[in-house]
Amino acid sequence: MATPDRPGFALPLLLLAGFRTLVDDLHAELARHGHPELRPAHGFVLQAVGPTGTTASDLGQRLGVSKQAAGKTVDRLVALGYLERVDDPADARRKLVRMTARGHDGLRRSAVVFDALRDRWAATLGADRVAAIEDDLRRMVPADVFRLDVPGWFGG
Amino acid sequence: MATPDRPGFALPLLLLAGFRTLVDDLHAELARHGHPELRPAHGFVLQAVGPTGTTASDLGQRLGVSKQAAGKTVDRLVALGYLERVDDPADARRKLVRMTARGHDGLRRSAVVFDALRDRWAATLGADRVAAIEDDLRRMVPADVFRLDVPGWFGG
DNA sequence: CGGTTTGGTCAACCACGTTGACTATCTTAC
DNA sequence: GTAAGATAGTCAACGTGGTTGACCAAACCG
Repeated sequence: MATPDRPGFALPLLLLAGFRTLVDDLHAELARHGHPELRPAHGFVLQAVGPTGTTASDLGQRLGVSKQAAGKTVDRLVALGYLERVDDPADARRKLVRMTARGHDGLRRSAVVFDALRDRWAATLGADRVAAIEDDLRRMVPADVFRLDVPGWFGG
Repeated sequence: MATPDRPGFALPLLLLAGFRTLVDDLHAELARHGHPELRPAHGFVLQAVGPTGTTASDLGQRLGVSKQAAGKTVDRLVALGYLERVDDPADARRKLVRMTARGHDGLRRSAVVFDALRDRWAATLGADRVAAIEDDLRRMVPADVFRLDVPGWFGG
């Protein structure tokens, strides 16, 4: 039961604060290693693009936003040098979105930092507690909120 | 240790997904009970205004945003009928921001729904696991990310 | 009284999202 | 083989939630 000393609103607040803490730490670290312009949303996009590349429409579907929104975000990441657009020789309508070398570097560094941050949490809380949080959250979030099996999540 | 089957990036993703799940459920429920226009950010603002009211500048400090941003959000909530601005008789510069009856209703319902959602999590995961998640997150988030002791957090 | 701090607002801008409209291309069906 | 429909991308207008800088009026303080 939620009680006055365990009010229900604290749970979402703490989940958000935990997320923000990890992401803020990530970007502080990325800024120190050559990626000061990378914003939180960009990591998700780079992950969703993946090592093989994709299209703006597909990207929108993976991220759960419109193709226009995905296209605009790609524009920004192209301007920053993380992505590039190339014509699809098999379909003149499509423009493949691919990661540049810089994009790969950012993604690889993000993965390294996230692993290190998780290790830090495990050192403080215990590896079992961190794993328990992950398992519990996986049980409570519906599958469609975030697909973790998107191609590219494990690539770097 | 973060491993290939426990990659570090999953933790922030799951924390965010957990937050979004709770907040999406809250707003689906609020929409069904007379508050369809209430957006996720609005709950935070109403909480920060609190039962006694405050000013735009103070609101900005509590929420960690500029006074201009706080002022604009207050504008929207005034337009929606959740807040009202009244002159401070003791200081002609200040304009007190206060909750309307509708604002109080929205905040009260939010608290009820969040309590119910937390109960649902406790029913699935066990009350001890939910409490453990809260305690663990409290240990990992720096105090300045979110102040939970802001006046009004427990008011309805 | 004059200088500084504080509260609020206006304006311009940015990031990120939306919907609607439109073109170009590919696919399908007849 | 062509007409009809689906799909990829873009443009424009707009909403929301943030930022800085400038500015005025009121309050505070030496």
